[in-house]
Formats: sequence, structure tokens, C-alpha cells
Amino acid sequence: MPELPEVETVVRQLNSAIANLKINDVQVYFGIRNQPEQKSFISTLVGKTILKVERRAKVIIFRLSDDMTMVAHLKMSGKFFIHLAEVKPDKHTHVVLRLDNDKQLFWHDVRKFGYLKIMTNLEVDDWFLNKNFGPEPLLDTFTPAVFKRQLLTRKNAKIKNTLLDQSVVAGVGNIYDIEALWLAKIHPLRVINTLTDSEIELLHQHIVAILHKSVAANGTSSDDFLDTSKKRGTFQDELKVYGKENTPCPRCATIFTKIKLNGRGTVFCPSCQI
DNA sequence: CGTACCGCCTGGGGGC
DNA sequence: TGCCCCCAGGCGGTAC
Repeated sequence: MPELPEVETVVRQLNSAIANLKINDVQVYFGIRNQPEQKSFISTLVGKTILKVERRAKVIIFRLSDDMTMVAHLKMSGKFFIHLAEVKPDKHTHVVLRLDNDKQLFWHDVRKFGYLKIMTNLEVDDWFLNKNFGPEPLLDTFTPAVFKRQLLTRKNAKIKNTLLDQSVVAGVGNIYDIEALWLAKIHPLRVINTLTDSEIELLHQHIVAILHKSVAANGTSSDDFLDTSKKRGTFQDELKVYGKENTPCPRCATIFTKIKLNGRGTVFCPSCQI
């Protein structure tokens, strides 16, 4: 489940591998979510140059020539692969871009939740405004005070749910949410209103630290995340809580509990997360 | 308005 | 071996 570190890993690789390459041909093997006009999808892309690749929240942004932009969301299982010209698509490859230098960019998505969408640069600005994404947690401007202000926009909600709200903080998903709460010793059901300033500061510190560490490890491949070369990240080796229900807490040896919160598996220590 | 929760989609794993 | 059911979850849409 790609979150900020996994998306950042993909964006860096895309940017170094395909920036400044021209799109010479486009094949679509499956209808693209949010982009029903398949003909215009293809005709808009062909002939454009990929100027650079960026990230905002968990969205991948391909800046194209002629003031156009393609955005992509990996959702659960979306992947970009960079292949040489002779590699053939498999049953889950939905789009292939043939690029300069005999490179191909594959859009691959088993569960089909992800999307690609093409807009003009004017449209994409509006699209992002409408998303109302919160602050980027890896920027210096994401201070404890900013974090507190963002949290207080949802003062009666549970902290576990609130960290997943992309308008509060951009880029946190279920894995880093669970891990950061354990590191900060905060129970996932705590209501925002009840958090002390020192708890908020501690949580802020752990969110920033874990995201940085995971980016350095090329993300978490506890499920099926792969980078653009089909390589796994390594941060799953450093997870303390996610996927470890019914095993002892490394801090206090109490057996981890698992509950479901808004349909998401939530593992925590019932003893030292208060 | 704030908050909670369904459903999209598929492969993998457990139970029998 | 095979069948069935459940699980994973980001987030848009919707209900309350």
C-alpha cells in the first residue's frame, strides 16, 4: 500500500530515468479510471515530452510539454515499471508509453483502484485546490505548531482516523499511522481534544522521523510494493507494529491487539499506548 | 458542518 | 486438489 515514502521512491526513480524523454507511442489495454476518453488520452500524450516528475501527497505528477500534466495515483496496487523496448506487457499492464532511448513506461495495477489523468496546467491547479491536501510532512514548514493546528480541525475525531485524512497531513497511510502512534505511545482511539501539547510534539517528531527513514530505505514492501525496477523496499524490516498482531510488544511484552477502525486493520499495544 | 463508513477490485491464504 | 470466504486498504461518495 504505497504511502508517502513509496510514492517518493517511485517519483525519484522516474525523474532520473525518464525526464526529458519524448512519448512516441501509447498503448492502452484497459479503460483508465477517471479518463474515459481513451482516444484523447492517447492523442494528447503522443509527441509530448516528460519534463519532470514530482509528488504532492500520494499523487505522482508528470509535467509535460505544451502546458499539460498527467497525474497518477497508485492507490493500493498501482505500479510504474521502466523496461527496455523488448519487454511485453502482462495481464495487469493497463498502459504502455513508448519513450525515446528504447525505454517503455508500464502502468501496472492488479486491483485497478489507481488512475491516470491528463489535464492542462490550469486544470491541474484547480484539481489540487479541490483536493485540499494538508501540509507535506517532510518540508521544514511542517512544524509542531502547524501539526497541532491541522489536528484541531478535527477535534472530536480519533487520532488514528485523523492521521489518514489527507487534508490534515498529506501522505500518511495506514502503516506509518500505526507505527507513529506506537512510537509516540498514543492509543489509536484517543480523541484529538484530549491530546496534550507534549503528545502532539512527540507524535509530530515520530511521523517526520519514520517517513524520512522509510524514504531512505526505498519504502516498505510488506505487501507487494515494488519500485520502477521491480525491486522491493526494505523498511518492512524496521516495522514494530504493522502486521504484528498477537505478538509481544517490543517495549513492554504485552501482546499486541488488533481492531478494525473505519474498515482498516489497526494494531496497537493495549498496555503502553495510552 | 463534522464524522463515520461503504464499496471499488483482485490475489492470496485459511478452513474444510 | 478445489472451493468458498475473508482479508488487504486509499479515498470518493454518501449517510447521519
